[in-house]
Amino acid sequence: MHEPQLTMVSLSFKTIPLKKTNELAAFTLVVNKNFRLSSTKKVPEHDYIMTALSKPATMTLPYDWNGEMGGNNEKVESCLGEKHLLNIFLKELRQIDPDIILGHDLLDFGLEYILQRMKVHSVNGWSRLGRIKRKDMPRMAAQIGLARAGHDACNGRLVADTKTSAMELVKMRDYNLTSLCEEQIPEQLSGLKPHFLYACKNRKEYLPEHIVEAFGSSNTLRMLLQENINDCFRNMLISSNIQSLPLAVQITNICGNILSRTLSRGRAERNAYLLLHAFHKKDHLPPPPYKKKTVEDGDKKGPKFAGGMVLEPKKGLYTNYILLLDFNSLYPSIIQEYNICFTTTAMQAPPDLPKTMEEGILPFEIKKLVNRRKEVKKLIKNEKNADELARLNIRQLGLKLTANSMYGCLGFTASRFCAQPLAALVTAKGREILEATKVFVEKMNLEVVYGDTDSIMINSNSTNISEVMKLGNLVKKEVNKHYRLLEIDIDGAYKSMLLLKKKKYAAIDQNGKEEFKGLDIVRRDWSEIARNEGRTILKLLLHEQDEEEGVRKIHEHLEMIGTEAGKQRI
DNA sequence: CCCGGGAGCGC
DNA sequence: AGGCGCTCCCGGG
Repeated sequence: MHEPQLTMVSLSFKTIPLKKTNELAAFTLVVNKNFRLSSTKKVPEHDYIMTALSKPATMTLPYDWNGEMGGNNEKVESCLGEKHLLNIFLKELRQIDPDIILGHDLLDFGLEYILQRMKVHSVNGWSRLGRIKRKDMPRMAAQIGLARAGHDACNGRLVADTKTSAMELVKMRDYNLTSLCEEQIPEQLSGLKPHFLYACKNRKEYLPEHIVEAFGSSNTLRMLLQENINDCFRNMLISSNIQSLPLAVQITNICGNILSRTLSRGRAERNAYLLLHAFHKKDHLPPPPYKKKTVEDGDKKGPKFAGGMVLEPKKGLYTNYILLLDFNSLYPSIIQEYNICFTTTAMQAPPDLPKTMEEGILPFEIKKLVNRRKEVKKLIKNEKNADELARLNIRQLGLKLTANSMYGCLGFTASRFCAQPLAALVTAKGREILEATKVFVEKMNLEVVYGDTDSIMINSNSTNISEVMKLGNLVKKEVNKHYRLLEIDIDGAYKSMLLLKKKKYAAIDQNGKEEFKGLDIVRRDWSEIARNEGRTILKLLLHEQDEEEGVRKIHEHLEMIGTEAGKQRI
């Protein structure tokens, strides 16, 4: 299908404290008129940059400010005040007429903030933010972060928010722009100058007082504006690195929902669209919305049904190989294996397996997603072209994410297709399967040391990796005999492992890769030194095959730390 | 001392 | 604006 060329603008702005609020002080628009949503290109392109600056109410511009950025950057448009700046912003937007607005934290903050400032100044043309001429501003919530008026005002344009997208697609501690730059901008990218990439990756946070200070001289003001320009490029780099736009296109294509919603709203709505299409296609009425049994059921917080099973860990240090097996896509597979669906299963507690032989709509849809993914994976195997490969990978990911999110939405109270009895049935079968697998493996005279929801860890009592893999394949073959399409697979083998508690362990796998799960050292509520030292000690223990020697080395290291701390070197 | 509840993880 | 399970830690009684 021919894909249209779109106009994208990357937006970044700076504000200055003013009484109890902030006023808009400067903005930059980086414009790309040849943007394609599905493009997997990593190097951002742009046609031109536009920056505008206002004289804040409480400050003066530097006496020698000449509106020049120096170098080959464009001239800065200087405005008399915030209202003037806002009008220039709207004028530019009108000329550019972007299809896509890209930025960081636009959805929960940025757009709402700009709209708020326009309201303060009664800016007439505010509806130019979007593509519909409107008289009344959408009503804003008292609190920014809860409202959607800013986004609403941008009707007709896609809003791509690097914060929102990153929160969905990558696991990070913080999603502020500085952290995103650090973690989501690559070290190197052919086609980009290393020093520019380095500058983008290493963002300096401008606190409000720094912005105020920057207005003190032309040089510092230029630096501030340059950073604002760089923020635009940073968001372009982050966006193309996490591939949020091509993925959103794929997900929208898979679910048949609305693209702007894929970029802004939760997963439940996407799944609802997919299911509504499916029910319609089969000429079947969608199920009535799920009703809670009692009022208290709806109000009480906490779990509404039982989840996965966690096996009691056999705690200790293991220096033989621990075999790691897990079921592929356990919950989507259970839905298919047992034909669990709105159309086949009674909405009751305790839930009961369906008796009908007719395939339900939900398992049918999941099967389609899984099969389509298999097809794409086949294509990936034979594909040589890098661009096409990237495109197929995004497609494969979209299919996987959609299949895997079905269970979660069954349990979600606010979903149109909420069906907690079905979710409860899925997890019940999951617990049953894990328990049965444990019992079965133990009957093979093997020791199960741990397992969580869909995984099982087996003590191989061996230090020979090929023996271990052979054993793994045997277990896999035997377990899989019990199921029609449910499948367990070898996930790896831990060369050594320290198993402390449920969901807390450290290990080194057959390739030397370290895994730390749930321990204090992975938690952000512990100090950096505690995390680092904990890590060092675990590494000493896990890499040293002889336990006594490991313990001796740890004592030695702790002595050293104590001494250094005493000397106040740490 | 026992609780209930939140963080912040794991899956 | 997917789910629950499990430490931990804290404060109230």
